[in-house]
Amino acid sequence: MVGVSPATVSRALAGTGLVAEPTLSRIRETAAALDYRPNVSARNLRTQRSMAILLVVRDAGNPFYLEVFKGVEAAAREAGYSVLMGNTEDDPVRETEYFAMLGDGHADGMILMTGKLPAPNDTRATGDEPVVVALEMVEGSGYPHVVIDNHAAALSAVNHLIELGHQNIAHITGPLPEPMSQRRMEGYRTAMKLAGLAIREGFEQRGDYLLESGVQCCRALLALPVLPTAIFCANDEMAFGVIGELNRQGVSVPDDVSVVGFDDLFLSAAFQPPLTTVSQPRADIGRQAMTILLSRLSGAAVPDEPVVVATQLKVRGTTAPPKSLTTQHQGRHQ
Amino acid sequence: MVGVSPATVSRALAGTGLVAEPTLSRIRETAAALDYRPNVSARNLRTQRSMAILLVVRDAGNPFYLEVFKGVEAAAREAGYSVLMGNTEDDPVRETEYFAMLGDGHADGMILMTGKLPAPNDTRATGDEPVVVALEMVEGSGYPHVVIDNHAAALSAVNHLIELGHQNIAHITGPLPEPMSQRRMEGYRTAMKLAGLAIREGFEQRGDYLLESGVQCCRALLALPVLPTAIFCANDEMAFGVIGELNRQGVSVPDDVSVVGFDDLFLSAAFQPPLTTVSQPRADIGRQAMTILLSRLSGAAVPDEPVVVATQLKVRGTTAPPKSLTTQHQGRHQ
DNA sequence: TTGTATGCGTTATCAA
DNA sequence: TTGATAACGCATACAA
Repeated sequence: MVGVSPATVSRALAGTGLVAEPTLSRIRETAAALDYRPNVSARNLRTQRSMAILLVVRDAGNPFYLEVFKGVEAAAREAGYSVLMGNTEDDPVRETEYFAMLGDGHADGMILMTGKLPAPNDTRATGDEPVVVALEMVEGSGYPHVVIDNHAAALSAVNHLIELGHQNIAHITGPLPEPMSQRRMEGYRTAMKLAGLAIREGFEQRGDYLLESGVQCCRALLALPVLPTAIFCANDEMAFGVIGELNRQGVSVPDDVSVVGFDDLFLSAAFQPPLTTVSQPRADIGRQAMTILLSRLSGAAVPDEPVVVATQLKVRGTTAPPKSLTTQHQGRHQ
Repeated sequence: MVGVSPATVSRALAGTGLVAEPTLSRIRETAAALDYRPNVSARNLRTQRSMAILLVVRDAGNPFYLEVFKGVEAAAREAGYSVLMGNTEDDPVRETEYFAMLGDGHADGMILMTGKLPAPNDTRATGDEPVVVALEMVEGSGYPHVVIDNHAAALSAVNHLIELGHQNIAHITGPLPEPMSQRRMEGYRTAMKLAGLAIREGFEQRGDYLLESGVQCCRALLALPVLPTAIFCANDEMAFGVIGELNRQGVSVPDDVSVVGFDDLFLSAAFQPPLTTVSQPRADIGRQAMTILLSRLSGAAVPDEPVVVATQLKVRGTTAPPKSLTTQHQGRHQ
């Protein structure tokens, strides 16, 4: 040592302000010189905290989660936490595993972005763990939620199409038992109903958020007796599938058919034409979730109502008035 | 307890095979019943390992790294490791921070995907830390590397354009002091040289891997006296910028100008038209890096030559023969 | 095959 | 303002 007790060193380096000036700087200097850093495991054992949080997502390969991660990571860093990323691949076993990591000291808290809890039979989830759910809904769980208003967002997207003059508007849903897909579909239905528009047979196609299902649903739509002039997709990825298929079939976007997505993925604006879509403030969502988790960890109160963050409809190049309208319009003027 | 010493429990749960059968299952059962899990911090302190590795990337917002993460995570999980993701934002301070996390027990090893080491003056990097570098090159560092052959990949991309009949081929580079950008540029130059083609003034534009620089470089290219009929971009993101700008200027891809990218991003194949690009096996790269790191951690030998993983040119919709050729061709037949 | 005892490197309590 | 001391929960060397 430098002639001082370990306790004093600990206090000095922790910045408790309980160490007098001559010693303080001397300790700091020699710590820097020796490149000394307190051992994390020992500290964790002593303090009973790991200063790490777990971000559990459905599919780590989906860029969607990246921006959320960035928000989480930024807020975590500021508070001295590291972020462990967990990937469930929609596997309940994995979910249980990650949940268990809360109990064994791996992490102090968790941000859940999967819609499920571990199987109820062997669940460790009593509802009072330091868990925050982001974007998904774990019904009746008692955890704080950070959400977007999927219903309102879908409604505004469809309204945009209606305002452009579309009447035959189709919808490609997400996987359907899920609340998120359900809400978006209900938003679509509400918008149609409020506008007095009928949803024709086959205009609701069931997708699964993946590109290929966009392609399939688009084919089904094109086989219908009455074709839609606009398609609202429950996410961007399926919208890309739809647009690709439309192009292959010689249908022009947005001249023949308008397409709206949901998510505003990385590069969705760079698409040709740029995709009209609902943008979610993903980094904000991550940051909010982390902030709530931090309050929870510090023993403060957490909101018992879901925190709703605002979405924004980005009107870009894949939506236009329907052809019938533009034709009529041109007709009148010529 | 269940009438047995802590040591026996430890041995039983660790699966050392040193516990007799009647006791073994009894311990396991009661552990399961009590939902007991060994405390991670205590184990880490005792074993002097954290069973965590650190994946440090340049920009966690870039989907490019996601697939690498998946590969790393998969290999890590199999070996019982967790993955901590670090985000440097190209900030040397952060890089030093993450490097320090190796020393303080936060992580046992690190996979570096940034091209730099911490500033040499206060570096902890002596060259024998458990570090594996992936895709980037840290020259003279002594760390094992997992790389792709950027030179050969760029060469094959440009050769593809040459085989299509292009002669005026431009290149948009990455940020230029960096080895990766350098190699790709050299691949471009080699291909041109081998084909006896001249690189015209202004045909090498300097980008920075971001979308906007693709747009800017494209404008510069369009202002040239002789226009290129093909553009090889050092990554997909810039290629998207280029294609967008070409479209805005009324230049058709691939009819007027062919574009080739590099990376094969998520959804690059879903682009309209689908992007011709160099595909890197990102998950494999992550897995390889992690595998090497695991050998290193277990004391085994690591390759002292860079491990090269193969890339693949994905020929899709943004490349075609140059207009002059197709016109001549049509001319002959008409 | 099992139990006993020690120490991993901190932080926190208490006393000085 | 600082020092001595105990304890965090486990894994292991050694003894039984």
